[in-house]
Amino acid sequence: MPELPEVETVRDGLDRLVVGAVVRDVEVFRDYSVRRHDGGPGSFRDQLVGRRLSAAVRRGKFLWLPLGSGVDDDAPAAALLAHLGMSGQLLVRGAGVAPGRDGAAPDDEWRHPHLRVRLHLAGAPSGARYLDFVDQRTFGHLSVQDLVPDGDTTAPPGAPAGYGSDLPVLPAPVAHIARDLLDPSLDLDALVRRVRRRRTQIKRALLDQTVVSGVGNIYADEALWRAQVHWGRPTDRLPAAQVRRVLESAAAVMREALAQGGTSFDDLYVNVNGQSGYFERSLAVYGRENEPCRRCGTLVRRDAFMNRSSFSCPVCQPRPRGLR
DNA sequence: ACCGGTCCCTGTTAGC
DNA sequence: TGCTAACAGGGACCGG
Repeated sequence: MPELPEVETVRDGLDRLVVGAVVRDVEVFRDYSVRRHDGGPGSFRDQLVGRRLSAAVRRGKFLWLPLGSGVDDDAPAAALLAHLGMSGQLLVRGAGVAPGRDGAAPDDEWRHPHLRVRLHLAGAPSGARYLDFVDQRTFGHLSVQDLVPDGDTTAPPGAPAGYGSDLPVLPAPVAHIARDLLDPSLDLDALVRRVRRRRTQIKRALLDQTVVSGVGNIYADEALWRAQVHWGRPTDRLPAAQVRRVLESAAAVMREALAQGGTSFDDLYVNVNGQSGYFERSLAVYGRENEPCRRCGTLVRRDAFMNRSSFSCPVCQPRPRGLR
């Protein structure tokens, strides 16, 4: 499932392989994959054709490609916005990197069964010809969005709105998304205070993208295990040092995952080259119900939480009073 | 303004 | 074997 490290891996690949290319055509194979776009798929195509993909920027799990005119270098006023949801991939074809059926040798013409949108490119330095949006479970989506000023008041004035950009502007639907834990402009002290002002459980706060972005269910569980904090601890009664430890643990585990190219369980996630990440083998608790805790050997426990699963060590992460 | 619950979507797997 | 139900889960949205 793409969380921050996986999306950053994709952003980096797009930066190297497709930035500089001009969009020549757009094919939308499934309308539902173009969402929250004014005017629908037809307008989506019209707003992309002839535009230059001028950068690759990320905040949390959102990714966008600011659109240049294709003629001059005026500051972009719009961007192609992508969210990968839980199974989205952006695959570059034509640069000899994206694999064919069943992971076979690179095949520039192959259409993945879950291909939802294809951008036809020209002029990419890498030789990329297509940018394919592939998404099995269709929680991911693409749109073209206006770029608006960043409303974040805790960052220095003029700070870049996302990783990979120099500009303090971002797509309108991302304006309410908080900075992520690997953002150099993040104010960690302000974030610790913000979390402690909430009246909720620590894991809910970690997963709330308007508080801090980029953390999903997997890295939330890993961070809480590292910090030895139970997911159900109330934020307003958690000491600042513990909140800080949770956040620093999340940043550390995501940095390590990024260094390994992201996490993959079942090839739903692949990077822009179509290769899986290798971080799964490093997970301490996520998906390890009834397996020994890597710290103390106690069997890892799974709880239903927010309509999903939470994995924790019953000994290293003692539950708060009043929670079953 | 904040908070928690529900729904969107599809392929795989577990269970009867 | 064939069907159904559960499951994976980020974020928009809505009601309190």
